[in-house]
Amino acid sequence: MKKYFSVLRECALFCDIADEDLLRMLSCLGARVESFDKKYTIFAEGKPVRHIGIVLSGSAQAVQLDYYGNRSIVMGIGVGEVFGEAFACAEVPAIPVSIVANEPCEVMLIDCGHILHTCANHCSFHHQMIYNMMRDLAMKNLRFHHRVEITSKRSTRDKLLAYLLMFAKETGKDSFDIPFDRQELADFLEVDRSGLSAEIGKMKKEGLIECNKNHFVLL
Amino acid sequence: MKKYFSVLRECALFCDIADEDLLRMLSCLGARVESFDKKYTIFAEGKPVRHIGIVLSGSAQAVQLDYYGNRSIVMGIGVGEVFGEAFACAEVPAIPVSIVANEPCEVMLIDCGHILHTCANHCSFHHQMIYNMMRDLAMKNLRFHHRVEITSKRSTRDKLLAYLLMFAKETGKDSFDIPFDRQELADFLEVDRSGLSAEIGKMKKEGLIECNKNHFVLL
DNA sequence: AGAAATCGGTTGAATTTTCAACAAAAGGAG
DNA sequence: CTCCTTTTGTTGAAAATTCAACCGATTTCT
Repeated sequence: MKKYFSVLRECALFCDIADEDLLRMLSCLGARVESFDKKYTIFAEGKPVRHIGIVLSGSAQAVQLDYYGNRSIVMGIGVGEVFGEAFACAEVPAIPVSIVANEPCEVMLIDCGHILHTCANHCSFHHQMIYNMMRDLAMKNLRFHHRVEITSKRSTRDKLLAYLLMFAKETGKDSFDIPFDRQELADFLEVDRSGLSAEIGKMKKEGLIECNKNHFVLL
Repeated sequence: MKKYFSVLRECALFCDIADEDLLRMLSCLGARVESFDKKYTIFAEGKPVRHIGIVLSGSAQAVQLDYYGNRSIVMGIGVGEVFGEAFACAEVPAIPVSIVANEPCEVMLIDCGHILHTCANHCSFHHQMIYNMMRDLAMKNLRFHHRVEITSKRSTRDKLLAYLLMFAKETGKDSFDIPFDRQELADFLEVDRSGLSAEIGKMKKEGLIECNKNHFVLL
């Protein structure tokens, strides 16, 4: 487990928890690590989840498929980020999205009940973890607000610009790689891929942005 | 304060807290009640918030205004519901939405710090409240997932249907009043009002729904 | 290295949405 | 009750998105 400490230290769920406590905690929590191939569905839409996941390597996505097979990407999930916690904490009988491995990845799985409910050993870290979970959920909420800000824009261009500006603001740079390919970006922005490609082309010509594959520069 | 107990008992934040503790708690938390006129901005976009709000009567909305003045309604906030908690818990320097009174309303305001951090009196309820706050935030997360499911639809009709079906599923009825007028519904679904009116008209003619003002029936 | 699959850009046509403007209906104030 | 404001429905034109199809380029796999 120790090799994952560098990731876990950055994970919101383990904030303010000392290294020396971590190993004991993980054992008490029954944490286990699993590996998934690209495209593997880690949690399936419509099913309940009792576990939360922490991405240790690779990346995943929260994905929704509708009636007609249209995909929408609700959020990207990178190294150190948690997924499934909202569903596990709210104890929903059917989760509204699937969590899909975006590339080969390792995930730490923890039964959420073990986190939230004091165990027989009367471990002392539960309160801290509940507090951390609360902060994590508050941050997730913020991300949804940002997503609404982006997708509420009516035109493809405004959505893309809102997304890129948000990215620039978060990273503090105006040159960055986004974690999506074209189709994924379209499915995140809720627009048509070909229209998105066309719009990116126009914006390049107008000198608004530079773009090469998934590398963008704001001008 | 006692006259608000019937509301507070239903509030997710006070779940599993006994009536006899409530009064003492509210005093310790420094809870105060304020009244706001219709359209009053309770929390303003761009500012930080330290307080959470609980709607005691009336209703409010979380509203975002963009560049061009386009409004989008992020969520409706009814009696017994909490607002601002995500921003206060995440300690953001600038909140991304405004909270606006949708009609005359009474709101209980509580400094979030008083909830999350143990006070000098060593009150025992903080842990329970942090737990409740966590559950509340998890439920809010779910609502965002549902909102994404609705607004990710590409057409006005599909968005409206998704919204109505969601409403029917939550209330368990296929006949209900929605909490929005036409313009508000359009701003929630992220579509044009006139187009929405036209679409509702079509769907009535096709026998898909009945609709009278804000009362809808699914057929 | 070669074949297959994926990805990204382009195009034109069809469909929708948006926009602005107007009129009818409903609701409130005096 | 009447006037004024707000809300809702309608319309037509303009603009944008979607859709399907195609092709070249890149990547992946054997």
